[in-house]
Amino acid sequence: MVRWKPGARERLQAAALERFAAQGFDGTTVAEIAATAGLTERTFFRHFADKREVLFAGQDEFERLFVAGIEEAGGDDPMAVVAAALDGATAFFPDDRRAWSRARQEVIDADPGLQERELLKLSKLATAMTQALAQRGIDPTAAALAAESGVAVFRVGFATWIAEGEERPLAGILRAVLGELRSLLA
Amino acid sequence: MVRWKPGARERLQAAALERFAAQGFDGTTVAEIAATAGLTERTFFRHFADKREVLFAGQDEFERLFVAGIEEAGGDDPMAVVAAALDGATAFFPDDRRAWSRARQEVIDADPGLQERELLKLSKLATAMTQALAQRGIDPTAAALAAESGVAVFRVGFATWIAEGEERPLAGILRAVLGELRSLLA
DNA sequence: CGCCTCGATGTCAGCCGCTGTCATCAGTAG
DNA sequence: CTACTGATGACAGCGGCTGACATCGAGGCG
Repeated sequence: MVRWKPGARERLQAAALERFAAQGFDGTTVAEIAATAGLTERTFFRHFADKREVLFAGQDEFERLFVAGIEEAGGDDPMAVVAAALDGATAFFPDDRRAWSRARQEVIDADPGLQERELLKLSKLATAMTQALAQRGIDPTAAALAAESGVAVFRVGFATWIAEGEERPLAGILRAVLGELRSLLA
Repeated sequence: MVRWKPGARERLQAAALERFAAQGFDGTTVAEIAATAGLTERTFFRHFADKREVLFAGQDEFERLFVAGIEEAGGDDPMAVVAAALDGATAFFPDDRRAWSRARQEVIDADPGLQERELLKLSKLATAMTQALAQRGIDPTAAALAAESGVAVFRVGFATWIAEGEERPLAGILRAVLGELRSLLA
C-alpha cells in the first residue's frame, strides 16, 4: 500500500490549467487547485515556487534545447547560429502539442501577471543565448542583438503557430519569419 | 490650513526608492513606505495599483512619446520610422537623469519581480508601437518585427547609457546600436 | 455667514499568497 | 527490529491587497 498517489506534481499542473481555464487565474485559489489534485496548499508550494510557476515548469528544458542548438551549430555568423538554434528548439513543440499550447496561451493572455512571468522566462532565454553566443567568441553587443532578435522571431512565429486556422509546422513558420526580419533590415 | 500636505504621490515614490535602495524591495513593507511618507498603507494603494508600480509610474508618458514619434515621422520604411521614434523618445532621458536612472535600475536588477514588471512595460510599448506602425499602413508582421527590434535597440542602448563610465548621451548611443543591428542582419 | 457637496485620506475587517516549523508515517537499509 | 528518509499534513503568522464606511478641510452657492 502506497501512502501517496504518485505524480503529485503532474496532477497539480493539470488541475491548475483546468481551473484557470474554467474560472480564470485570479478566480482560482491555490487551496482549490491543491484540493482538486487531492493535496494541500502547502504541498503545492513545495512543488512550485509560486502560483504562476505551475504553468511554466519545463521551460528550463526548453532553454537548454536552445543553448545546445547554439553550441552545436557551425559557422561564425551570429544570426546563422541563432537560426540553427531556432530550428532545433522546434522539437519542443511538435504539432500534436499545438492545441495544448493554445489552451495554455489563452489562460496566459487573459492575465497580466502570467504575461509578466512569460516575459521573464523569454528574457532569461535571451540572456542564456547571449552567453552561449559570447562563449563562441562573438562580440557581446552583437551576441545580445542576435539573441534578442532570435527571441523576437520565436515570439512572432509561435503566436502565428497557435493562431486559429494555422496548420504549418513551427519550424517552417520560424524560417519564414526570420526571412521577413532579414529583408526588413536589409 | 490644509488638511494634508500636497504631493502625496511624489512623496511615496521618493520614500519607496530610498527604502528599496537601503533595505531591498522584499525587505520593505508597503506600510513602511507609507509611514515614511507620512501616510497609511491604504493610501499607498490608492495611488499605485501594487507595490511594484510605485517604481514605474510615468512610463505611460514615455510610451506616448514613442507613439507620437512614430505618428510624426515621414517616410514608408518601417525601420526608418522606428529610428525616428527612438530619437524622439530620448527627450525623456536627459543626461541629468542618468544618475537617478542608474539608482532605479539597480533596485530593479536586484529583484525578479521588478524585472517582470519592467518587461511587461516594454512589451506594452512594443505593442503600442506595432499598432502605431500598422496605422500607417505597414504590414502587421513587419510592424511587429520593427517594433520589437526598436525596443531591443532601446534596451541595449539604455543599458549602455547607464553603464559605469559611459558619458555619451542616449540619442547617440541608440543610433550606434541601431547601426550595429543593421550591419548584423545585412 | 451657513450649508452642502466633493475628494483625499484614515480606519478596520478580511481574503489570499506564501513561509517556517513541527508532526506523521510508508518505505527502505542495516 | 530499529533507525533513517522523504513526501506530505497541520498550523500559525506575515504581508500584499481590497471593500466598506467614516472623517473633515476646501470650495461653491444661497
